[in-house]
Amino acid sequence: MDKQQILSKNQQIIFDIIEKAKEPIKAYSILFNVQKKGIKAPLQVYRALDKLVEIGKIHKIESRNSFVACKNSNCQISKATAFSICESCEEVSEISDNKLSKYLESFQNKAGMKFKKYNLEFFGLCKKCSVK
Amino acid sequence: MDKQQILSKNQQIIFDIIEKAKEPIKAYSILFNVQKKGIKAPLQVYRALDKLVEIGKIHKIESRNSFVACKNSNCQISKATAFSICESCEEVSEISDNKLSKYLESFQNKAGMKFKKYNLEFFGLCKKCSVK
DNA sequence: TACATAATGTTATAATATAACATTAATTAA
DNA sequence: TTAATTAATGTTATATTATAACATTATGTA
Repeated sequence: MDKQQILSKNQQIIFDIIEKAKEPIKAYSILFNVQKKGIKAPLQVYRALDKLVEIGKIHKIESRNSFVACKNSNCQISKATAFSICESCEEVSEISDNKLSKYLESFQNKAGMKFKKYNLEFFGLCKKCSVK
Repeated sequence: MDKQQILSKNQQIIFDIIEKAKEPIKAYSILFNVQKKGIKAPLQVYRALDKLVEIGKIHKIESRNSFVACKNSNCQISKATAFSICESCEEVSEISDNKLSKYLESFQNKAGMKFKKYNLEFFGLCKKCSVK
């Protein structure tokens, strides 16, 4: 059983938006969505985002500057993330492939660097878009 | 033998800066560096960067919004990039590991998406920083 | 309680990136 | 070798993404 993180007010509001979005969402789009709830400033959003990323509830899609909820049901693997990104429709999905993560977690490079974390982004065309 | 790309004036100027830098360099830092050479506007830099990324002469470190010259001597694998990033000193190096790239190139996810490209960023402490 | 740590609120501003339009250079096809 | 096409450049303005700095309030812990 993993430690259930209790979110603060702003963190919860912002997490809910991201989770409902079902697609990557950008910080300023989140800001727009939460203005009716009293969150007015970018920094309030970014602070919540930072925390949510830190505890693994959401991930940042670096190549898109956008955020998605973690789909690996409750697991805290914010340290090992992999995504597939459709370059046509921009659909993003989190990859959870045990072999892949094992392989990458154990990867050691020649410089002897010890890794704590990785992020992998695959690009291509999703099924729908590759038919078009 | 791979096709030798001839760079335009701006592309060459900007590529030279990045190659000399030996560490990731940001777009506006490049801009500052090339102002004496007549390149005055961000867009001039970004356009050259886009092209250089496209032809694989440089890569973008997405998590850092910075750019490095490709170290895989002349090869055009801008489609398959992997880096190790030290979270302390921010040293970045390009990983060229045949096994790793073969593994990732052949990776197929469950949704049957066909990948054309990937980018992998490992994070940790480099040798120097892990001693401190 | 009191001390420490985390979260919030707010204003201003920094850093990163692109839109839109005009012009010039290089390539290619007739 | 000209005309047509495509690639690159120049320029101004502006959009987008992200953080600094400082004051305050809430929460957790000794």
